[in-house]
Amino acid sequence: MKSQATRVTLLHHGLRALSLDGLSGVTLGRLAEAASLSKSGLFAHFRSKEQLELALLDEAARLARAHVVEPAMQAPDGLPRLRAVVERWLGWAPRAGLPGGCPVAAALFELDDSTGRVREHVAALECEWRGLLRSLVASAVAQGQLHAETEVEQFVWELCGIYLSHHASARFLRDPAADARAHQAFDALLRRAAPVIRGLPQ
Amino acid sequence: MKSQATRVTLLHHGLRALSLDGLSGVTLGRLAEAASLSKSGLFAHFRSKEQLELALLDEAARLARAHVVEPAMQAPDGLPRLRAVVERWLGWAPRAGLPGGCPVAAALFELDDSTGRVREHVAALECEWRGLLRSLVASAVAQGQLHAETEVEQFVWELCGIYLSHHASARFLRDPAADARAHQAFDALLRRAAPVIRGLPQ
DNA sequence: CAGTGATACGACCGATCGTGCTTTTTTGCA
DNA sequence: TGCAAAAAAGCACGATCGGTCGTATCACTG
Repeated sequence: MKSQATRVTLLHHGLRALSLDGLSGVTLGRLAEAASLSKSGLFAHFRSKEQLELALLDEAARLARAHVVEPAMQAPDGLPRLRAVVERWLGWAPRAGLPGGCPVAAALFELDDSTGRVREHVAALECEWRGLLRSLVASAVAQGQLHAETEVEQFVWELCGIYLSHHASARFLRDPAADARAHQAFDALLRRAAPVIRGLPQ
Repeated sequence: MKSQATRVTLLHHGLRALSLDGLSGVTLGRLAEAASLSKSGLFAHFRSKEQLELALLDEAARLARAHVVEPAMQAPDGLPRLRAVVERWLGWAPRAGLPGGCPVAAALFELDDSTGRVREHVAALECEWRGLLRSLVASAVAQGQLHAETEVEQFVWELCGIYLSHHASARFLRDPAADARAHQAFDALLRRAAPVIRGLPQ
């Protein structure tokens, strides 16, 4: 099973390139060179550029699950778990060993007007991720840690905005305050959804 | 001044490509063909790919000013003007005749790990834009339409998150509720910064 | 009307793109 | 240890990339 090891190497270097340069930056020639392989040797593993891209996206998702979701799942269900996921979600890519940004976030803006399997795959990953966030928020609502009228979908939508703004300000603008801004925004979002105390409206 | 007309044509087609496929999607060959020009004829206008990209970014900024800022400036200074700008900012690209998304937003995620003049130019445009937003928010604060302790920078940061989330959900996910979500998020942001009534704290 | 500089052309450069083939090397097992 | 199968290399393809060349044509000015 030497093949498996090579595949791992390819995915590793491919993910680095994907993180740094986006999907259009992943090139068979460069990836082959980075992995010390010939282009045709690479082709033995992925029958096409498209299949390589799909595999890289899956690998990115796997990394995210391992570095964001799974460790956060040890927090108690409900609000603590939501907080834990958000905490690890923001800026997860560098912490997962990637030299660049979140490949999926970049793909959202790179493929917004494209068509084909790759776009659909990114869409599926994104929907799956938002579904996870929805379930976390819904749990916090169910446990009374967020108030019952919380609009879960809207909450998740705004949370994604915080993530994207954090990505832009941390990675592109290199604002050292990015983390603090994101936390402050998330806290405000939580406060809006805080359970009602003593029946105080709004 | 035939040259000027050709340049306008080039910028027009280039901006279409930029909006659809991002910076890496703008290609000298394709642009020349779209503008019914030879590659070398194109080179008479832009001495390099980089200069073309810079010119395209400037043109995008010009378009944004014309379609977003200038018309909104007719609204009264302060909160109404801020609202007018945000109203026209969200989804401005299609309304400005672009077939794709906002080129600057896409560039934020495409160039986050790059270097060079193009990246710096995008950064300058983005900083300029955020400066405009800051001044709008500050005006609303100065007029007492937002409360005095409003953290202007944080406000703008979260507003950018709303814009990015709107871009992702409207353009990539094609969620028809994107506009409504963005408006709801913006309203919540405004409510958080609403002037204090009757000395009610928080 | 002549002349000059801007504008655009077609051909072409080396490099690289994604993708096929065929051959060689390596691997894992009988 | 020998051998089939798998893995990688080698080579080549058509297309396209950004870019340069010399040349022709156009518009404007004197």
